[in-house]
Amino acid sequence: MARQPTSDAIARPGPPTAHDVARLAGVSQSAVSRSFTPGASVSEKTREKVLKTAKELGYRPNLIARSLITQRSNLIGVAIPHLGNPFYATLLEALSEDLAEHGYRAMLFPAPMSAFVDPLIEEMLSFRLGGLILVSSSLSSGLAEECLRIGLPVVQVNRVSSRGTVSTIVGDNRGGAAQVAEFLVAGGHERIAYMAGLEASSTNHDREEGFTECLARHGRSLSHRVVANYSAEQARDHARILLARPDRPDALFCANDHMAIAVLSVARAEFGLVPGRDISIVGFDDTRLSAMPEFSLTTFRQPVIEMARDAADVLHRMISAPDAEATRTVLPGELVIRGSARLPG
Amino acid sequence: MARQPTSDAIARPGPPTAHDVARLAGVSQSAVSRSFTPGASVSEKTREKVLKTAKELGYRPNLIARSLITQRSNLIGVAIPHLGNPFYATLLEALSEDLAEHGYRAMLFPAPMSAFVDPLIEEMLSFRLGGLILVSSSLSSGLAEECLRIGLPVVQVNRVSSRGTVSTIVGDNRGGAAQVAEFLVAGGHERIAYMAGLEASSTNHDREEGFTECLARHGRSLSHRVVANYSAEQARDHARILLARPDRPDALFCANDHMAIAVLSVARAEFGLVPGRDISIVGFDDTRLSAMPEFSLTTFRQPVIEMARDAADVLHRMISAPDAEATRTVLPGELVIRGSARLPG
DNA sequence: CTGAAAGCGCTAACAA
DNA sequence: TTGTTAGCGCTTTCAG
Repeated sequence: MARQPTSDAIARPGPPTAHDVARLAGVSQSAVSRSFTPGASVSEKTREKVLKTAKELGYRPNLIARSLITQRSNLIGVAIPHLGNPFYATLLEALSEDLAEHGYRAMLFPAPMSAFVDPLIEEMLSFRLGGLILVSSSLSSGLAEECLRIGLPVVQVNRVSSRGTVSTIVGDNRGGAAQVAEFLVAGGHERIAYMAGLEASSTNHDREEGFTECLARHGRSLSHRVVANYSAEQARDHARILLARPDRPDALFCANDHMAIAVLSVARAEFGLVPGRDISIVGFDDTRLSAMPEFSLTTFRQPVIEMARDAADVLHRMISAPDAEATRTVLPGELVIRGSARLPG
Repeated sequence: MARQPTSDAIARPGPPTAHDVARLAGVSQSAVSRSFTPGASVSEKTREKVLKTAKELGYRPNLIARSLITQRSNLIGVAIPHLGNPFYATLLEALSEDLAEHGYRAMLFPAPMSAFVDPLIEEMLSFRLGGLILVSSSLSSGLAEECLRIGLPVVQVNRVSSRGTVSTIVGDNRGGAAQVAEFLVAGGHERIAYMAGLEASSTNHDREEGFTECLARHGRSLSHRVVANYSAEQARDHARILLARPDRPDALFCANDHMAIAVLSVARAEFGLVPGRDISIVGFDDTRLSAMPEFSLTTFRQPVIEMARDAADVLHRMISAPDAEATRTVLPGELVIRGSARLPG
């Protein structure tokens, strides 16, 4: 591997630096830097010469060094829960593509869905990231303030926090859940149950509240309520118990599709129930699976793709305009009626 | 940008630096650095003092600056295709967790499954990443050599390349496919078809070869062959055509579960076929979906979790021992017999 | 064990 | 338009 220590271009290990290019091109090192900076002041001749020798040497600007001086990287930390839930898988994919379009890169932080992700963020901060996207998780108010203080833009997706210092993008959890309730009541169901997600989450809170409040407006209330923490496993377990009861619900609204599909599967395979006839099951999200004929899940669609795009856009805006206000976006969704729940009328 | 040359602890923007801590703790900046370096030579007293004031100030070492000098980051670039395929979603999740265990972080690069990912990698290289994990994609030989030259460890998962300069982790594609062929022949099928994935991929190549060679040993050959490029959509389209044929196959081996499930769904929903009775469908991977009663897909299991762990381990080893040889790992799998294919005998 | 000093590769004033 | 000069925040010799 040892290179010949020739006259000028001596062999150091590692990739070539701007200095190497400068020497070989007979210009100053700053000329090299400028040649790689979009709006910089360089003559076309110089830039060409530089770019040419850069290519010869295989030179690429060191982004680490760049962000050390510019005090910000184009790295965006993305905290996202369990990718086994297709909603998150889709969101992450869209997110990383949208970020890439703005010139950012996603740094992945697998995060539990639970309330706070402070320890994670602590680590993120050491990277001097350009921004943070928190999917279904929140910062403690302390950390949120620290982010604000050091000027680190944060956007939360699919979760709202009480503090107003971070931007949020959410679906219409409350309204969507109300539409589901409306639909279920109109369908003439007798015993309407709710399967909760993570109780500490704002999504669950809003969906449950929207659901039960609408029920209440019809003079109805929940026949059963179980908590499955957005986990498919727990959803299955609860389904086995719930469906075995003599007074089992004839309608079950699950706080997300991931659980709804697990429940639906158990209902059919283990209890011989026909969804949409013997029992109505409704989810929330409208993931890829839900549309398959095997599940044909009635659900409230969240516009994942738009949520991702909005998140990337908002973050980009915050990064570009450092003292912009935090924004709150609520994206509308729609009730998608399929076969898993009895129709009204 | 000009800062106020105030007395001592002036208010600068941005996070505190090692200097700030040093001044406040009454030690040198190097002492601060050492206090944060695991095996460094500092007295317990100094370290304590430093750590204490560091906490007060909310100081965290700047990893960007660190990796500028150490010439390597703990960032691992992960190129991975479509997360809509649960196999990849699971792999990515496991991967990022395993990497985290070694102290690395995953930088996400959404990559097409197609043969080469050179342009992507080009960009990765500017980040001076610590290593690269390529899932289902390859480097051109030119780039592979450049990585080798600059000492960047690369491991490919679920794909092998002709060049021996990068480490690879794959499942037993050939052997697995042969087992499927064996199983299908024993099941007494008349017209056995193959749905190919991406033709340029080594996985497809190996699976197809293993499958047809085993068939040949039994004096059999493919009745049909279609190419769906590992895409669920294309799989559906092909299924519609294939199943409408008068000489439609009575057995179809799909190069992965993602396609197999799409086919199965079409067969049942649109052609009224009962998988396992009217037609046998077999996949490859054994994703989470395949085990659901709705699909009950017979398939060859690839040990995703182990693949991820191995990839992280191998990469870690390569990073720690810079001149280690590239390794090739073939992980065994197993035929998982469920209901979607007729049983022998 | 500790501090001073020299950079890592780059950008950003500042002069020329 | 250019080159020169300082650093960005840190690690790492090198003296002491």
